Amino acid sequence: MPTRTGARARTTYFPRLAAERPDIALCRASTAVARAAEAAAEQHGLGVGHHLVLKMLAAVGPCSQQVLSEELRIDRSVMVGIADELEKAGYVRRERDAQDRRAYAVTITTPGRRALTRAEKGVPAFLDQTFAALDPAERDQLTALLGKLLATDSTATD
Amino acid sequence: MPTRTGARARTTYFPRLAAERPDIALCRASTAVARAAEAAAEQHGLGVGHHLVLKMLAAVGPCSQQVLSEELRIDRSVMVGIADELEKAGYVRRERDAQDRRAYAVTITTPGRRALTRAEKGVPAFLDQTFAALDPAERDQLTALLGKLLATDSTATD
DNA sequence: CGTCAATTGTTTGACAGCAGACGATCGCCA
DNA sequence: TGGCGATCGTCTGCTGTCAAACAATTGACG
Repeated sequence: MPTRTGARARTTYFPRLAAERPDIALCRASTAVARAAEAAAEQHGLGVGHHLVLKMLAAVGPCSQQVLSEELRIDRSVMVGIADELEKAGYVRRERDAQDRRAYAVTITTPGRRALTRAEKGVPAFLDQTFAALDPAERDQLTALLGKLLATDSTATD
Repeated sequence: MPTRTGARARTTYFPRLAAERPDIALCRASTAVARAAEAAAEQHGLGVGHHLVLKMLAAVGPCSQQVLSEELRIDRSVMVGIADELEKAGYVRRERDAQDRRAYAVTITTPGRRALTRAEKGVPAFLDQTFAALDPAERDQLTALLGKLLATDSTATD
């Protein structure tokens, strides 16, 4: 026992803490998950934010950056960079909205749809690996609980 | 209804996304929770990290910064600052470990215990408010699920 | 028509977090 | 004894995020 003498009692304090402070557990879990997600996403050349923007555009049609920000819970300032990069990659078009010339109408392009399809392909494997500790029923439970939590989160100030 | 014309159809896309991507739901929920926790914690002059360090010291006795880092999932670099501030506030003592002069033996002081007691007092109210969307049973479910997730997280590389 | 608050997209500055490198120290081994 | 890899605490630089300020535009109201 050269390294790690008895002093390093592997305190195992954390489980106790996690049980007592769901907020801490939530944050710690999310950082690990977020890191894994970003790594998995960038294998396709898209960050998580880019992926989500494409996904939402494909699902609901052209949007302003503002709507994208609010729905995806991504800051407006950050959305600027994401839109810039997506446009530069040719995955979206940015045109001024005719009805409201302040806003852009961000539209997904055909290459964008292809990139989205490619990125989506990796998602199930990533989820299976990241949530391997939970069986399908538990995963559904977690999703439902988080959904409840988010439905009343502080961003819903209106 | 001057503002918010009909064009803002309140897409309500997010719930669908959250149901499909538990990783995103986790991250979004955690940022909201983390912000609230930090705000609540700093009412007592302690950040969340400071609070956790005091809590762990009170629970398991003197520790090295390394052990504190690992158990609390706080980076070593960040722990330096936390320990500095706690020491300056008189809440912990930092002495060199006699057995291993590289490491500190961080010990909580009596003022530190008082500060901890004060900070702990606010926790139940904060949790009740932050997890108001969940009844006690659901809160326990969430805690259990997160515990499972964290037990096998990537930091457990050993 | 002119004014004014509100909204959209953007830029800027501040700040937290992390990776990497460093000196000091430890344990091990020749 | 001396050397060598590993560990602890620290510092530095980078990245990503957020708050605040800004110009352009809109809609409402006098």
